[in-house]
Amino acid sequence: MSIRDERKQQSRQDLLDAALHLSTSGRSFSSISLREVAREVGLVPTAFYRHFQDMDTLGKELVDQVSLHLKSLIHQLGQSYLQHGGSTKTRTSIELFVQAVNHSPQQWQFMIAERWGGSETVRIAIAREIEFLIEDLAIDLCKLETFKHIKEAKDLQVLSTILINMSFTWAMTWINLPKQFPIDRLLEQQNLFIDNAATQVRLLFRGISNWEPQNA
Amino acid sequence: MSIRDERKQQSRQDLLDAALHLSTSGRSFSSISLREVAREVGLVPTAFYRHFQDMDTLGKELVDQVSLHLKSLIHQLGQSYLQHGGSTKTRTSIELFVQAVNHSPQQWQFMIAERWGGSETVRIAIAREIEFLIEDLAIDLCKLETFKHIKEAKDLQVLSTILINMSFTWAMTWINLPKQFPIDRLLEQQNLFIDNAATQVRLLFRGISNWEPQNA
DNA sequence: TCACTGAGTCAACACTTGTTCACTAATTTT
DNA sequence: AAAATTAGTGAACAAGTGTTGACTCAGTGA
Repeated sequence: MSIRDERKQQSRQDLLDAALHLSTSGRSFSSISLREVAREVGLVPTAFYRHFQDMDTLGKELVDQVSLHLKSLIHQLGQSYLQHGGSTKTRTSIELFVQAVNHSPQQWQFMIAERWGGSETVRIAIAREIEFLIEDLAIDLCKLETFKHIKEAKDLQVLSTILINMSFTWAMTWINLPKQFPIDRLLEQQNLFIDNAATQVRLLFRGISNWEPQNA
Repeated sequence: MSIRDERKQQSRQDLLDAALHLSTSGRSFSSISLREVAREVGLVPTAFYRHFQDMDTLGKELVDQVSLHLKSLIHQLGQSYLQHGGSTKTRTSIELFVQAVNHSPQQWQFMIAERWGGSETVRIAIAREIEFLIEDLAIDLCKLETFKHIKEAKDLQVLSTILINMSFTWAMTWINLPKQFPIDRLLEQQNLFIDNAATQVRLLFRGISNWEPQNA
């Protein structure tokens, strides 16, 4: 790649990063302006147009990047679960999950907040990506011993849907804990939350193991 | 109440309604302006200040009203379930739920979208109200036969949390169906969704009935 | 009846926004 | 070495924003 293309790619990525950063600092994507994003990376507003047609186009691209990141993260999570032969304690799994959230909080926050956010383009793009995420997870779940007795692919799809949706709520709740409690009560509250989430998973998996296929 | 106070109350409510309407027409609360809200009800921008200090104050008030509405709606839902002696089919329950969502889609949409939205004031207010919602539902659940064997109040709280969070996702998915599918495929997709949600509930309740209290 | 309160109006302000156009100057291509 | 390409600049635009202050005049209370 030529020097010029390299620099262009850099600026382009800077713009995407700035947009992600701005829309996860207590504001929403639809309320940040083209000029703000350009200013954040030290560019003049007009330079923005050399990279994206408008903010919606930038948003669509951002969704793609974030989705790719989260997809690999979730897959990785499933692998490390599989690696321990599915004998992993429920609490440990949740701890692994919040660790993954801690690793890239902005990506989670963007995906979840903008799922029902103010930009239609972004909403549609996210809906699409979440469907893929659910499909991917369903495929991963297939390989687990725990779910071998489930024959209908549809039932696995349902389970995958629940897990994705619940994990989104968990991620957001987790990310908001530091903003909700003072530092001296944070650790206590974080432990409380992990217990809570673990109970939710246990409840769900107890339903799975007593599952009989087909319902009228 | 005097004629003057009555008219003031009317304008005030009009502003709240306009804000709710605008922030559920494909945009978000944080991206609508004070002037837009005033314009929508046929008032000059400066008149806004006779009723609210700023948009955040309006937002906080809106959360209060919407929460009150949803609270009674959810309670009503629980009552009609209790009335049928808990023998109601799962699918019927979901149908009752989507009916409730259809009754006031904007209130659901506002609450759910702005939960992780761009206004911190609104976010905090909603978080508070959701906690109350969860508590209230937990109290209602206590009275149901199905959960009589659960001793720990904490476990009921967890179940209530799951139900509220899942129902929020259902509501939003349901509301978005008409925008996602053409009219001739809508009914089919709606039925598919209800089946899906019903399966989720069955899965959850199968977990409940096989629940043993206390976990290390 | 009459002074007074206060919801709504009007004009003006300083500022931010998206988008245009002609430009510079460094890199590529010929 | 000359010509062509193209990120990034700078000035200017029409339009929208929140907020101010002084105003009107219908409804209120003495």
